[in-house]
Amino acid sequence: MTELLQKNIADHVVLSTTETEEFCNLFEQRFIKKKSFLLREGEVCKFEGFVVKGLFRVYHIDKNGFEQILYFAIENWWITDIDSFTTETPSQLYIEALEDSEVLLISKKDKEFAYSNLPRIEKLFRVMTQKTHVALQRRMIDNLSKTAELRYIEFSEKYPQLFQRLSNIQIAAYLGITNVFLSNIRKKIASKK
Amino acid sequence: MTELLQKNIADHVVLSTTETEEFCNLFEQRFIKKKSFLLREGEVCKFEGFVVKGLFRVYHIDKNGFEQILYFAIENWWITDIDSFTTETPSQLYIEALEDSEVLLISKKDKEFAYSNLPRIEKLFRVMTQKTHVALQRRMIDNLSKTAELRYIEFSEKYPQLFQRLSNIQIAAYLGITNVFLSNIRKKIASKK
DNA sequence: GAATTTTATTAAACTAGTTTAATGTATTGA
DNA sequence: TCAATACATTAAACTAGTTTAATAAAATTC
Repeated sequence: MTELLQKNIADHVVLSTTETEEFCNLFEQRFIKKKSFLLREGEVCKFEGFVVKGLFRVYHIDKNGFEQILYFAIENWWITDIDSFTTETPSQLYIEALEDSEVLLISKKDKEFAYSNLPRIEKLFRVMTQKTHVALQRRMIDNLSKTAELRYIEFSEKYPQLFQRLSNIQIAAYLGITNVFLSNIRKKIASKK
Repeated sequence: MTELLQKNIADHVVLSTTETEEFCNLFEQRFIKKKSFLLREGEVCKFEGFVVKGLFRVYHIDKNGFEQILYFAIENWWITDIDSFTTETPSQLYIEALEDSEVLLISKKDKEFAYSNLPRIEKLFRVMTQKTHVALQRRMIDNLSKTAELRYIEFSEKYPQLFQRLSNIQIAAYLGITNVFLSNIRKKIASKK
């Protein structure tokens, strides 16, 4: 049940078999149906999750009702609202399954337990947070410096697997443009070939 | 010399006096003149820094020669290229002093030493990275959902101290707009009052 | 399998932000 | 202290991206 999680951990830090097992035992398996929510705005995020199967989107709805997608998570990715989870304040985000999905969840209490009793777990999450942060910095620069057309092309090349599972509406919300404009971009690209 | 650093650490984690001292002793004091660089594109970032005095900007130059500012750092803020520092690969960023500045630097080797010998330092950097990441997530959402005018106003309200030390060119590069357009925004705001 | 909802496309008018270039004013530096 | 450089503003033509609305196709649901 936790094979994929174990492999994911091993990609970040070196843990003994016992440590890995003890940590993985803290997770609870959950099945989430397409269009169901793991988290809604206003709720405190009480978990950190690892996607075993399926696809999620983490997004915000602004005061004009537009959705901005912070990130997607497919198999082998982690999901949480790190802000709400760490500060125990109401979330401003939604986490929604875009496909029938399976996740492994760890509670705040069990994660604290791990931090105290399994010292290398602290390193695991430091390293993971660093990597996520680096990725977001790159995306920030891209959003500041590149046109939507280029961002679309690069997104399709960087995450081909994810790309073909997403509707254009979702991709547009991630790129920060309207789906109408994305349609224009797609037409333009198609006509070039 | 390290009073401000000690206070900053205490704001994030609980350390004993000895731990704090031992950690702070790993830092080296450096004075950086205005317009000098702590890091340039292509160099490997060999330090993590804490600003005691002055002002820095961390930015990227895209292939059209435009600068995107990732963040500013004044007194009591940390600076590094976390990507280059952790992976030991050439940086894509510049770190430049915008005022005569004083920083405390810790080398990669000494930071690794601290991680191994002062276990709570691992927590310190996990917590700090999390906070930085949350701030960047918020900025990402703002950039996707808000107009430049609103971002400008909110920036001035959120960081008034920093704001008045920056030229409009720097602010525009941070907001992701041209300084010409920023000038229009300023005119529009002024006429409203 | 018919009805409903969601998705993608197109068009046309619009707006936020860019580009280039000129001008005046502050700052900086030798 | 004077020349050079950096900064802020304005104008005008332009372009990237939005808005609204209509239509067709695809997917979902009962």
